[in-house]
Amino acid sequence: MAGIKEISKITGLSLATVSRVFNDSSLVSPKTREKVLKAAATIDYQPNIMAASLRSGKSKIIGVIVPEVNNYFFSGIINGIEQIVSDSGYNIIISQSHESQEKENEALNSFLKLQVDGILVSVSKETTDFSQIKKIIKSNIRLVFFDRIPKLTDISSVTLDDYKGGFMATTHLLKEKCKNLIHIAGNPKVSIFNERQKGFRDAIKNHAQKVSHDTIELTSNMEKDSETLQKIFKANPKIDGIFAYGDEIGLHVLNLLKELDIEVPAQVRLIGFGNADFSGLTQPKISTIDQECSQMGELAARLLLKNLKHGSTKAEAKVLSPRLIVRGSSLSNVS
Amino acid sequence: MAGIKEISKITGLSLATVSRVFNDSSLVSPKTREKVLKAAATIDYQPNIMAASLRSGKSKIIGVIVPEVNNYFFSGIINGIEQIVSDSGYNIIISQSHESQEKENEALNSFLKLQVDGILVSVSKETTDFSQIKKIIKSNIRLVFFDRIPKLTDISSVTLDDYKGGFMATTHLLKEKCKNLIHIAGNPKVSIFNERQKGFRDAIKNHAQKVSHDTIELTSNMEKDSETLQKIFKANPKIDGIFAYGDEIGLHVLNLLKELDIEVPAQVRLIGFGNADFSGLTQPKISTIDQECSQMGELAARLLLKNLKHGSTKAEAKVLSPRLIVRGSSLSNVS
DNA sequence: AATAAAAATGTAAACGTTTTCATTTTTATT
DNA sequence: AATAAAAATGAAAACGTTTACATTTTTATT
Repeated sequence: MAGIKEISKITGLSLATVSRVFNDSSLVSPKTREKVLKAAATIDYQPNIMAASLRSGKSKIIGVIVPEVNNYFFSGIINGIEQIVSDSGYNIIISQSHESQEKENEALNSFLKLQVDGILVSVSKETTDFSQIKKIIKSNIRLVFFDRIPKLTDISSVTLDDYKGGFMATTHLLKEKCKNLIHIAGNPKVSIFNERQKGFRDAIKNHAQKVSHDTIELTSNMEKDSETLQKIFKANPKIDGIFAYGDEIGLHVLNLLKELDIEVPAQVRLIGFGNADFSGLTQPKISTIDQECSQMGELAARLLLKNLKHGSTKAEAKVLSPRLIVRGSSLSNVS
Repeated sequence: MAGIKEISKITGLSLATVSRVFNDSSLVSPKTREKVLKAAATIDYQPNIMAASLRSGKSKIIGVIVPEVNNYFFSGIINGIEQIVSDSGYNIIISQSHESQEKENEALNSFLKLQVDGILVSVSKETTDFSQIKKIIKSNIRLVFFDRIPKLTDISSVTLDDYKGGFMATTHLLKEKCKNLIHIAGNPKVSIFNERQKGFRDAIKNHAQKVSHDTIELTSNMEKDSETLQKIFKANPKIDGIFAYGDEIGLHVLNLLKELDIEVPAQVRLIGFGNADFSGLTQPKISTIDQECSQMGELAARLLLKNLKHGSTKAEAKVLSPRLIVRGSSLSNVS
């Protein structure tokens, strides 16, 4: 009852003009505009997006898919997206994939049913089948990827230069006089983790002096990992530098080293990746690579909005630079 | 073009029967049902929620408002909600209030425009004006509050017994032979924090022996807080137990105490509140009160779905019990 | 086999907007 | 003042479903 019809009745204007007040605007005289807005206020009018969307084919909804919402990085991205999108009249709806291909596809399906205009997605670690995504690309729904992108051509994306991040982290350890490095690697099937690992290797190759290095994977099972680390340190007691592919695993390692009575940073320098919220709260604080998550979200949102506005499908790939954050865990000459 | 009409054409059935296949079901024969589903599959049919919602008045969308998504507690709640809602055919859309009344109202407005069927909300710390919320309650949109609830009568809610939690935490410290307690309190205008404080006081009152106690507020400004703590410890060097109203501030205190060379738990026992993800990763690990966030989300979602299904507006308030988690930071006889 | 009851299907209007095209009103030009 | 051009408004169809009501088909009962 509190629709455009009601306003039309009150003001004596046609549905068309009333509707125009809430849209085009340019075609309606200031006087009538005011009249309509006043009437709208009195009946507390809320436009029905469903109806508008049905008719116009534009839902003004943007879907966002992240692996996990409870994560410093992704929630930072979401905040960035919100910031840009909020004053453009779009609504955003957030879904989590929980790193599952199935849930990711479910979310995409939901988005289709909801007739979203655009989608922002960071693909799950598990995703290997991109058929669903390809289908969407072919449709007239705009799609922009961020951080974790699929191996497809002609896609719009905003990513971090993970290779550079890995390179920077490793170079920092080398500067701190580490001679025996290990890298705790993430699943190499996930491109960002693979890039970090490449950065690690190349930084060592690039280094003037010879340094030993190794790459291992931990499981996040405390007991097993503790054993693994112990073995490695026994096999090579000289290890003095660790680059962990993420801050979570970095904290994990920090705790394991404490259990093994190995001092950080005195004996071993440690650096993580991601600048998670807790990384500045540990003892010692964990050095890390910042990903400028908010900026990534903003860029992705801007890219999508641009595509939405111009109706273009032009693929555009932006790459952000990481930033080294030096804290206690990686300093050789710490007080 | 890939709508119900298309299916109707392919199968030769009427729009009504086709529509019924995707809804009522009971009124359609197995044969035709199969025929329709097969046709739907061939054209990759996705029902248009907008159209359905417009006609039926049910959007099958549930709006969720939390203060912050990057928070162990609230993201746990969201997961709980997702779990329950996912297989009921509802879509959920998440908004953050960022602890701002304005953003909260914006989110509520968005929800109205989107014609959500129901809303789950944990009100922001700043919210004092409930007029918007009252308006929604009067509408036919179902509303269920969780954790942070407004001071209104006849509302459905799921909360934690924060009083009990405060009581438990304090009693635990007393059992660990603390004689001089302080409580680091949250803003008492927020009822949950106030309840925790009441629990603190009553636990001390209830205790057989006399114990000194005090309540202070920190600012999260490291330098200022460090000064405040130092002053307090100077004024009363006997302080041996601290109950922090949250784990974040608890970790903050833990770090400050380390700076002041006050050993935890040897000299001071510390307990937090919330069972944040990092609370089990610090050194020492922080004892805390668990809030069963996933369960809270599940209950809130169930309550909402029940109201949605039965069309009832019956207010129902559920109160969950907290759970004490004892870790290193609060044990007097730790090895 | 005739009839009643139940089950399945069909018809057509409705949901609240947007938008094309047509019409009216205003403004500018001569 | 007459006309053309521009600006503002209006009429009505359309978007893709759902659903009340009507109709047809099937099943059960006698």
